[in-house]
Amino acid sequence: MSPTTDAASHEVEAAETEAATKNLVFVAAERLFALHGFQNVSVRDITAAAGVNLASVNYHFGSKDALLFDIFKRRTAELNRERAKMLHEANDRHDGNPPLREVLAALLTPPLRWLAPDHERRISLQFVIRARSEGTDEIRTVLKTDVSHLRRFSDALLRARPDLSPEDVYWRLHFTLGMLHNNRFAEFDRLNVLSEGQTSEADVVTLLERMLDFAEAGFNA
Amino acid sequence: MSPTTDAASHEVEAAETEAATKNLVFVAAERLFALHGFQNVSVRDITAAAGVNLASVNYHFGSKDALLFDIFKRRTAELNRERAKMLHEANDRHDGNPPLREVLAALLTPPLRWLAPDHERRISLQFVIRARSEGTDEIRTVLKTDVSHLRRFSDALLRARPDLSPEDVYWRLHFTLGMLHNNRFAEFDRLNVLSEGQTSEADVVTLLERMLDFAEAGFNA
DNA sequence: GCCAAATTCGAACGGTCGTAAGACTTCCCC
DNA sequence: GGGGAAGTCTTACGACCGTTCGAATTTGGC
Repeated sequence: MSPTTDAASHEVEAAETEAATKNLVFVAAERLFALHGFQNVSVRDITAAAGVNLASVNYHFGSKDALLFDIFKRRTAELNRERAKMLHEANDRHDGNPPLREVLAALLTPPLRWLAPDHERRISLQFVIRARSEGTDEIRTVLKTDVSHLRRFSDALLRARPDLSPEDVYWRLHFTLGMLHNNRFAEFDRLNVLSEGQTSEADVVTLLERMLDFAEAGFNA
Repeated sequence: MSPTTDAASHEVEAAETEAATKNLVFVAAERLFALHGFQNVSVRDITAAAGVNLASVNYHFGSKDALLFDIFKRRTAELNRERAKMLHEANDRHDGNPPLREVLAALLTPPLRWLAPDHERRISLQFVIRARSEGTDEIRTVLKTDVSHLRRFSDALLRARPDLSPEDVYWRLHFTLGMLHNNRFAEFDRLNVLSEGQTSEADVVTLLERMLDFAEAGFNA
């Protein structure tokens, strides 16, 4: 019945499409969670927006909570992968001791890239930021427990500025992430206002450089 | 029936206690909202914790939403009053042109003071931070509309650093507030961990100075 | 073209929610 | 001390929630 059923008849596409319904639910839920928050979006909202049956969420994901956690895990992994890649490249360029600004760039560039108006991950970044603070206890536990990703950055920052104490690095890294995570919807709107209605890629690049200037100076204080 | 009924028989206390039940609801709701979020706390949770009747919320505040907005308005006004007072004093000390660090201190010191472990407004700060991002549409509208308070600070910052463009000041102020608003519960916990279980007043002072160092350097970039 | 597995569907269950209505009690002023 | 306002209480309404179940349908291998 679905308009894409005929195209999905190729069995080789299974790895990508992998249950069209499951993907429709995933995408619709991510969007609605990002726009309105986890508690303000019902399973009925999600399935209605996705154009699928009400029971699909529980059939494919187990529960509403598990769906949220699934989206969060995937998007966080994607984001951290891009960050690790940039950090790795910076390490390669500088014999394992990249300068401060390049470490910070590896941390901030991927999420800022996602923020670009035509980027397909724009809504995903808003979802991740929102899920970080409004998510379930399970998400909060993961955020507190799994700090291995952040440790790579704090190590690199400590190598770039060996005169700083680990406590200094920890807090300044925390401040830098605060600058980033505060970019909620109201701020996206302000980005739009500043650009007179249309946020361009250039604006995002400018914002990234503003953040890098501020954070780099903060670390060098 | 209430244990405080006999003491409340003095009519002169009315200005302070002003309907004991209303106050019990206010305090209990603020605490529960701060700890668990607006959507995760029901009217029944609030009235049970306050030891009052279920209908008290709607009788004294009109609705659950109005209760949240009431708490938010009062606490925000208190916070902004303390900030304005510090900024005013800094103006007096420096003939209307206080140095950058004193302006930033007027912005950050009040909330950091509230963060002290034995401060009676500790839970209020957590409430305000949470309500800012998880609150109702009405709260978000007020945050976007009523920027008069922030404008006083951006003006003072612009006077302290006249070489910066208004856009620079706007974004760097935004970054500074991000550093502050990111102090959610997970970070309070980390504060405790760093202090081996007991956050002292000194830790809060140290944190304030860390933030001031970072933000001041960021503005001077 | 058939059978079993996978998926989708309609419907409903048990629960919790915010809010309101009405009876009842307490308080205060004349 | 009587009466009216203010506050408290019980109760329940109507709506929405996440989840489940069994039937209907589709899919994929032989």
